[in-house]
Amino acid sequence: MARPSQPLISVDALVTAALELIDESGDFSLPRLARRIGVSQSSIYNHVSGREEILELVRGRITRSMPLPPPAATWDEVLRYEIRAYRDSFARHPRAAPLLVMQTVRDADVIAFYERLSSALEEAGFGGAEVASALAVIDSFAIGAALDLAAPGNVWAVDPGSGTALARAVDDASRLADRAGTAFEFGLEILLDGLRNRAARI
Amino acid sequence: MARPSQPLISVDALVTAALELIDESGDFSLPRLARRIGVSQSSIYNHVSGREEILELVRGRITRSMPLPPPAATWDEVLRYEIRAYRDSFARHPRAAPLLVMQTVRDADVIAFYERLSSALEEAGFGGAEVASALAVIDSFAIGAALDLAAPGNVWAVDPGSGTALARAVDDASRLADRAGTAFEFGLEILLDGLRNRAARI
DNA sequence: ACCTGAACACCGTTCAAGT
DNA sequence: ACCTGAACACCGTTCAAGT
Repeated sequence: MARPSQPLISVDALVTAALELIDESGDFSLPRLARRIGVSQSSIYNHVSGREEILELVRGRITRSMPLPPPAATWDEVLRYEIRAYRDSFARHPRAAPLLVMQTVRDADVIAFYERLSSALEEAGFGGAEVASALAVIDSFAIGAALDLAAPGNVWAVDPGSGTALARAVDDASRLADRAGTAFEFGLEILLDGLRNRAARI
Repeated sequence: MARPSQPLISVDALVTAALELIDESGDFSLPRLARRIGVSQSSIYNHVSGREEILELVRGRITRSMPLPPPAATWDEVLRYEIRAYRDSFARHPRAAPLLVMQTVRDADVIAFYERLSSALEEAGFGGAEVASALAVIDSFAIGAALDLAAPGNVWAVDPGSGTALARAVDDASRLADRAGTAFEFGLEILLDGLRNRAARI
């Protein structure tokens, strides 16, 4: 074929196809991506530096259009709002979360999200290193909540009728309509409560 | 060669070699594993069902010999002790953490760890579904802390001198002797504080 | 029972050749 | 500038053939 007068690939189409593959199968590969767009594998490299950049663009797509907190919100309301919005974004594409863990965040919108968290934490009175610590905790929680959504049906290979505390917990939780959502809201309030307590002691 | 009178491979040696490869390079593959033991790639399947089982055995090896909390400890002391022991185990092999996320926990010792957490949470007065929620939060935090140890030098691609709250936090944290450890202890106390507050309201 | 080598169906990335 | 096909150096798993 050689060069067409109109490009066959756009970065946007690439990201859309990658996200579709991730939603369907939990992963994507360049051969399958190329097949879906109807193009040769190697031509992808004319638009993107490789797999890692595609993943980073997927991160951007997922978190795009996160709503901003209302301007009058207090620092803890800002945190609740932002963390929930972040988690909601990943709830729409849970299987993307595991792929994005351990990759440096480059997407400007996601950086802006962490910047808003940092500002709220400074407003709470936390000093620089504490802001970083709090950020790490929030990040763990947010990533964990996203991973939780993509988790295998049973996180633990535990015997249902074994009468242990873990079996009881797993069993009771399985009867909830939205197990992961319930756990997220429970954890969010605990986290905010702990942060408020700590801020009050500064 | 065919079958030797003494087996060339033991599961223990397999796990040791896999963990060495992970510590050195952040990952392992069956070809490299076989090369390290001096054996053919396919013979590994005589001892183990595949890559996933090896990873689960690595999880067991890492968390083996986690110390038990003192018998007289209160429920929150138990949680602090256990979560710290879990995190310390992964601190010795940080690069293993990303590989174990999203894989069902089958190792009996790790199941026992979560059982001890569940018991402590029941003792605190939490009901079944709440125990599961608290467990999910603790799990997120513990996994996040382990991932944090393996994280790339910069989690966020942020401009150092940009004067933003995020840049300040990253900068201040980079001056700490043990950034990840500081964040872990900060988060652990916040988490326990939040759980205590919640338990008191039951 | 336990090893080997060959085979299979995958990966991500590079590069010369085309227009 | 943008596409193609071939090539390279990897993966995990299976299986017939050996002793």
